Amino acid sequence: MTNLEQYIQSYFDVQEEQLTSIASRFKYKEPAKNDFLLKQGRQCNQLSFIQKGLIRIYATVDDKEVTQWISTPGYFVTDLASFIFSTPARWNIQALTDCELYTIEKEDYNSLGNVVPEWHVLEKLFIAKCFIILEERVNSHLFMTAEERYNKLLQQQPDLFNQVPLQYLASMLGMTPETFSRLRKKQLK
Amino acid sequence: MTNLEQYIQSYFDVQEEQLTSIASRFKYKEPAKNDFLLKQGRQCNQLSFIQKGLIRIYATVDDKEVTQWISTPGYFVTDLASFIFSTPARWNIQALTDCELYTIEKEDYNSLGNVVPEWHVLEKLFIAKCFIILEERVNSHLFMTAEERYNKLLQQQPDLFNQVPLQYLASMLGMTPETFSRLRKKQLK
DNA sequence: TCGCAAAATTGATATATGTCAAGAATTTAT
DNA sequence: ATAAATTCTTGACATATATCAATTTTGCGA
Repeated sequence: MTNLEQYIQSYFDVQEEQLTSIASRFKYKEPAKNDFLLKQGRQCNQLSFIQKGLIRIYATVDDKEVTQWISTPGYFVTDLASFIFSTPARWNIQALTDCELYTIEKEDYNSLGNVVPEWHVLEKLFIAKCFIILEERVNSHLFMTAEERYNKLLQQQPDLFNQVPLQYLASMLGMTPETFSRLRKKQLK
Repeated sequence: MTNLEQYIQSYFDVQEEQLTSIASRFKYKEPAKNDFLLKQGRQCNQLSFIQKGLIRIYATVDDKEVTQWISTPGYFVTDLASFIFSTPARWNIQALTDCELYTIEKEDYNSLGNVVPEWHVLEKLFIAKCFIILEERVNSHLFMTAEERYNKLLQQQPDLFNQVPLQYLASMLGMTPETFSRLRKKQLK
C-alpha cells in the first residue's frame, strides 16, 4: 500500500479494493517553499494530502494577519468551505517548506461518488471529523487560557516548535508573538 | 407546507416530493422549561428542530461551566459529534423555556439514506454548513476582541439579549458576566 | 562567509479582562 | 403578595495579555 493509500484509508476508512481507484485520481506535486496553493478570494479547487513539508493556512483581514493552522505530513489541506460550496476562499494556503503533495482536483473529487458506491457516506464522515476538530478549537478558546493553549500545542505537536516561525504558532493560538515568547521562557525553566 | 417541512427544506435543500417522507419521521415533542434533552456523557440519539422556545447547550469541565450556544426557533439542535459517531456527549442540552420541537431518532435519521436517494449528499452539505458555522466562531476568537464579539452578537441576534440570562451569552462569547455587563453599559450610552 | 533581513526576545508600560465582594434588580416559588 | 433565590450591576483591585521600542539572535541570499 502506498503512502497515499494509507492516508486515504486513515481519513476515509474506505475498503481496500477501492483505494487504488481513489488514489489514482490524486496527482503528485512538488510545490517549492513559499509557493501558494491558494489565495484568499480565489476559489479552492483542490484537496491535497501532505507527504512531506509544512503548509500554512492564513488570512489577512483589515491589516491583521492571522494564521489559522499549520498542516503537517499525514494530513490534508484545503479551504473546506470554498472547496465544497465553491465560494471565494477565506484563506491563503502557502508552502512553508519545499513540499511533496498528492492533490485531487475538485471535479475528480466530485466524480468519486460515481466510482465508489459508499463515497458520500465516507465523505460525510470525513467532514464530520473536520467539524469535531473545529469544535475542539472553539472549546480551547472557551475553556482555556492562552497559557493552557500553549501547553496543549506543545504537548500535541512539539516538533512544530522548531520547524516553523513561532509567530505563526502564536497567531493560531490567538496571542501575540511576545506573549508566546514569554510563555516559552516560562516553560524552559 | 408545514413549518417542519420548511425547516427541513431550508437546511437540507431537499426536493419537495421527499419532504413529506422525511418530515413524517420527526415526532412532535413539548419539553418543559429546564427539561434536559441530553446530558453530558450520555449518547446523543436525537436531532431536533426548534419550533418554539430556547435551548441551551453547555458543558461543565473542571468546575467551569461553559455555554456553547443558545439555539432558537428555526434551527436544529443536537450534539453532532455524539449523534454521528455515537461517542459520549460533550454537551448538556437543556430547555431554557417551554418548547415545541420536532425530533428524529438516530435510527430513523440513519434510515433516510434508504428513502431519499440523494440523502447522503444532502447530509454531507448539512454537516459542511455546520463546519462553516464553527469556522466562523473560531475566527471570531482569532480576529476579534471580546467587545467586537459582543457587538456582533448584539447585531445578529438582538432578541437574545432580553430572552435569556445574560451570563449565558457572556459565557458563549468567552467572557465573564461582569465584562459582559460593562460592555452592555457602554453600548447603552 | 559575510551581511542583511526576518524573527525572537526583553523591558517598560498600557489596556482589556478577570476576580471578589457587596448591593440592587429581577425572577421564581410559596 | 411576599419571601427567597437568582441574576445583574458596580467598584476596587489583580492579572493576563497587548503594545511599543530596543536589542539580540537566527536564518538566508549574495
